[in-house]
Amino acid sequence: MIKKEEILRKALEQFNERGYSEVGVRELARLLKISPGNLSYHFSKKEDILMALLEQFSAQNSSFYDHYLTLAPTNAHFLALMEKIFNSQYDYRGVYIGNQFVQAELQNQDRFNYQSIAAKRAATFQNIFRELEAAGQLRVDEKNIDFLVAYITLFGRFWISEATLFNRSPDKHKTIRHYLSLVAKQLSLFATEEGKKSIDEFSSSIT
Amino acid sequence: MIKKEEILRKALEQFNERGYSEVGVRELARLLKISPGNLSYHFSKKEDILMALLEQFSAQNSSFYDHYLTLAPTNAHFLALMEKIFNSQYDYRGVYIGNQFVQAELQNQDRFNYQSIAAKRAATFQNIFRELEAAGQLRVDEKNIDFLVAYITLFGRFWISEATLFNRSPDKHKTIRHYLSLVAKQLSLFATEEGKKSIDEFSSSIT
DNA sequence: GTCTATACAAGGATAGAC
DNA sequence: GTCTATCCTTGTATAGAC
Repeated sequence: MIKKEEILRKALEQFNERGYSEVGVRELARLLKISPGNLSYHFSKKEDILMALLEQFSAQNSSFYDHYLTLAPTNAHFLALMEKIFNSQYDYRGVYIGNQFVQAELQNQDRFNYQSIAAKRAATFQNIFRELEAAGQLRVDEKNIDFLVAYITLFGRFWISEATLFNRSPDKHKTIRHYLSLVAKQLSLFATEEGKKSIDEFSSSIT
Repeated sequence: MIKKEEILRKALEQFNERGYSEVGVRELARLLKISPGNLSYHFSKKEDILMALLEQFSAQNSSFYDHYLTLAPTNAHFLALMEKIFNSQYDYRGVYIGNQFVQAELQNQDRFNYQSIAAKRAATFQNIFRELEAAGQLRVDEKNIDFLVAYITLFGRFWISEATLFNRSPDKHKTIRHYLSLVAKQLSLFATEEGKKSIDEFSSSIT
């Protein structure tokens, strides 16, 4: 008996390597050594596989945010959060990017409606930056917070798209380090002296 | 006799409204009141339509850069350049975003190889920022220039993707104004007093 | 050169036997 | 739970009319 887990693992591997739209269900079934009909039995639509993987990705990310909230609000912890998210985005890049292709259909399913997800994420980042301000890590007014939220929302959503336009499987650690350093630099533009020390502390830990 | 221009116009309209992958060649032919075979005669592959539209888009953008280089290097002129580019990206959003979907195939055709295009664009922005520094508009060292180039490259490539994830046809002027204001803010973080005046000058001209 | 009609291949989806 | 056979849609290619 084939487990859903096996299908998802192989599907993610293929999506990452060749892109969601390039992977056919017949081919996926062949790689799994099962019939196309059997694959259909477990996931009646190709999109269902995408959804299941997005579910995994989403759950993992939620746990990262939850964990962050238990820590003291420092720039270093914030960057560590971003590092975890970036790693996760890299691991799920095939579905994360492919997500865009099927947004039209996903709009219906509120679970993955981009508008509601983006709104929640923006609110989360707004709170995070407010806390960092209160903790003396950032020197920002509300306008600056909105700017940083807009920055991190777009940047955090599309860095992996840019990275994989060059190369579908770029060096994971090198690529993440590069984009993390850009986030760190952006943050440092609004950091207090204390906050800058925290950023340096994080930066030296990843090099 | 149907002109290639008519096909491209209708195709762009459809790609913008419904997305590249959602528009079928048969349907496009029906909308143009011609047979699918006739469409094949003018553009033997669907991708050829995409390429022709990207060609138009690319030519238009080049003219914007060329024009900018004839002007005095000021932040206001730079932002005016970005405004033109943003307008163009919006108008071609269907192919601009769809571009990502077919990158795998486009990698072969050097004309639209993302790596070479991105490298050229990065070099262009690097020169622009260096000139703005020399003209006393920006206060930046080479590291800051690299940071700004990385920022404008990613932001300028993906703002339209973010905007259309919410709504395939968001209000053009409102959306562009929003994203331009983010660019202006980012630029102001590195601007001299003189440079800030130039940014304000531009900002007041678009509100 | 311009167009229609048609055939073919590939991929997603489904019905029904076992 | 697994398979085979089949259907439908979509991109693509081509024969042949005008």
